[in-house]
Amino acid sequence: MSFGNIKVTTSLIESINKGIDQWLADDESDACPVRDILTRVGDKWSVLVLMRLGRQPERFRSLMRAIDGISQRMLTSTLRGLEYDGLVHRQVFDTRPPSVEYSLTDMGLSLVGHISVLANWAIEHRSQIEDAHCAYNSSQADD
Amino acid sequence: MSFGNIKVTTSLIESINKGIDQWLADDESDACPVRDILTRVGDKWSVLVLMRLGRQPERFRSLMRAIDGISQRMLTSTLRGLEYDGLVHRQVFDTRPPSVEYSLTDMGLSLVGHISVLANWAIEHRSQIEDAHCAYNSSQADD
DNA sequence: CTGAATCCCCAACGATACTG
DNA sequence: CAGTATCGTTGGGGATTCAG
Repeated sequence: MSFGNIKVTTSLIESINKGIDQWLADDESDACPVRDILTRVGDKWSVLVLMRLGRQPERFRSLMRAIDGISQRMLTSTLRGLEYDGLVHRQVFDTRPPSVEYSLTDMGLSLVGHISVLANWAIEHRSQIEDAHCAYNSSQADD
Repeated sequence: MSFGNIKVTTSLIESINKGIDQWLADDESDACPVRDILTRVGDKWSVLVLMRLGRQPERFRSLMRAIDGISQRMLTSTLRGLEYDGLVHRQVFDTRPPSVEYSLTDMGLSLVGHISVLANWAIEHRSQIEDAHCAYNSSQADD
């Protein structure tokens, strides 16, 4: 079985999974990189910000205008989180009025690439997913 | 720049991103496959269930024992969601007591492959992310 | 064993107002 | 412009109970 340039085999997954569970389920220590990243990928605003910054560096107010529906508060905390993980770089220019430019780090750019792959997967499987929705609904209607 | 078998270039991202924003930000219609999938990937229980089922088909009670900390309620709704999207297949055996076996569909297996790639990315960048955390913390300490 | 239904809480988010 | 601080709401998820 092959999807794009990613070959998927049961044995591959086996080897990949070997040990992943413990990282994912590691409730005790908060130092679980897999959980952290997956959570960030699942975060609506983080992904939107990363995608924006994947185009070009951008300033706070500009990001706010570009990303529809985000509040000042959420944009701030989202950017803080991304900066915290080293995905986004924050550059302050000491001007009046102050201006701050956000940009992707190399690691951020790398992650955006992987997110894009996932996004493409979703788009490619869109119709299949919709079919599944219909199938599910009609199977429920039988009850 | 290259990561594993995924080549990441700005132009690639440009072309990939072309139009993704509208899919992501599509608040009006709920039919946004990208958001749906990313949300699912960001969901703690969904990923754990998918990883488990990536090994072998498994029954409800067995999954519950295997996935530490999940409640009956969440396992049920998680499985429903995965089934709804066509990622998981639900097979009912008409026995006494009833038994239900869950397994990955081909699409589910495919998604698990991509999630594994992302998980590996997180593991590979673990130290780099931790470094970023330290750098962030010490930069905050200056204030 | 596999669920559905109910209650309940709290953390996350939005809105608003204020500051350098 | 780029934030911080505070408050109010809400819905996601845990615990529990009931059902087939």
